[in-house]
Amino acid sequence: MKIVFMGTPLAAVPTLKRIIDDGHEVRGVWTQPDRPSGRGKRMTASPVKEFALEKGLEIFQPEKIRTRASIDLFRSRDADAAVVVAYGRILSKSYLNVFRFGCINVHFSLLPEYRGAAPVNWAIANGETKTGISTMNMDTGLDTGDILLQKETAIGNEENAIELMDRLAEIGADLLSETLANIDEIIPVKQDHQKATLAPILKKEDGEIDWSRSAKDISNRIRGFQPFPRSFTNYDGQKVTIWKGFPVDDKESIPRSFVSGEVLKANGDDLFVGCGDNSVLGIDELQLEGKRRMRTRDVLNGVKITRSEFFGS
RNA sequence: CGCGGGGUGGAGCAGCUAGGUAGCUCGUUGGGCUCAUAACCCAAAGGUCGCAGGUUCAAAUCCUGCCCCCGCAA
Repeated sequence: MKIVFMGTPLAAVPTLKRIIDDGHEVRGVWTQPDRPSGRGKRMTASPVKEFALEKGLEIFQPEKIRTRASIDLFRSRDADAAVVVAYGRILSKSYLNVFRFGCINVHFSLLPEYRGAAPVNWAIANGETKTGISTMNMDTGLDTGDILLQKETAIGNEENAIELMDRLAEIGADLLSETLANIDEIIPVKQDHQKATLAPILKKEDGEIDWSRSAKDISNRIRGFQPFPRSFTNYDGQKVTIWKGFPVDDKESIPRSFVSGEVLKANGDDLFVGCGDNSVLGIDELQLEGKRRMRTRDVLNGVKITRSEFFGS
């Protein structure tokens, strides 16, 4: 088939690669314009662009997508279908029916659950034990199109969003491959809109740890909010990112009553913080401002975090 | 030239402002204590103080250039 590919982040790359490997003809790659990014604000190309360059594909990075010129450009590629994986732009109606098979989206959840920009993060943050990939025919709504194929996968107990994203990217590539191969036979199924849930894009503020939540909840968010916005809190006037934590079951060495955010133990490998619901979060890995990420023991060797100090607030 | 923090034995840090014997908390190795221990006690090994140059009788510490890591902002 002749395919126009639209995608931006690393998670979209495996699908593009698979399209090429399957022998489809890529009639152009749409990706977000280069942006000044990182320390020093250098112009940075998206992962999809880097990959497309390697493969010598034609790249298009329109700043505005709803213009006549952009739409004409899209139309001129004369493809059979557009494959969209985390492109980062809403495609207006005028894009959807240009090609014979329309726009096929690879979405990182089992629709209609977790519609939106951050399905992987929210699935983990909410403590889900499974998620998956859906391919669908895009319509004008937000991830509301008719479903083509779906594939489920279990979420590991300690799996974080970065790891899950990697896995889903591969599963998504497979599922898209299967979808294209059987596009003529697949019967699109309408979503049950009653069961829809939303996974809105994450903002910096979402990462601020609310210590009145339960330890289980907080540890899920720690796993889910990676690589962005991460889970962070305040300690002694500086920002501390928590990379890995767990609900503490054995509370023997811990005071019977405590306040949310209170440091209950800071010794050896143990850094325990009081949370809501009388639960306790154990921190395995954290990162202080200006420092690299490290294990609790290493932090405690150099920084004197002591019992009854506070995290947050 | 976006703003800022940092590179010191294997790990995490102090020391740098007012240059002059390399310190702390761990880890490692050996010994001791103990029914036993990841606990406790004693001892030992281990450092080109990011790299290069400069100032000085003397530089981890002052000056210059470079490399690397991290936070903010995007």
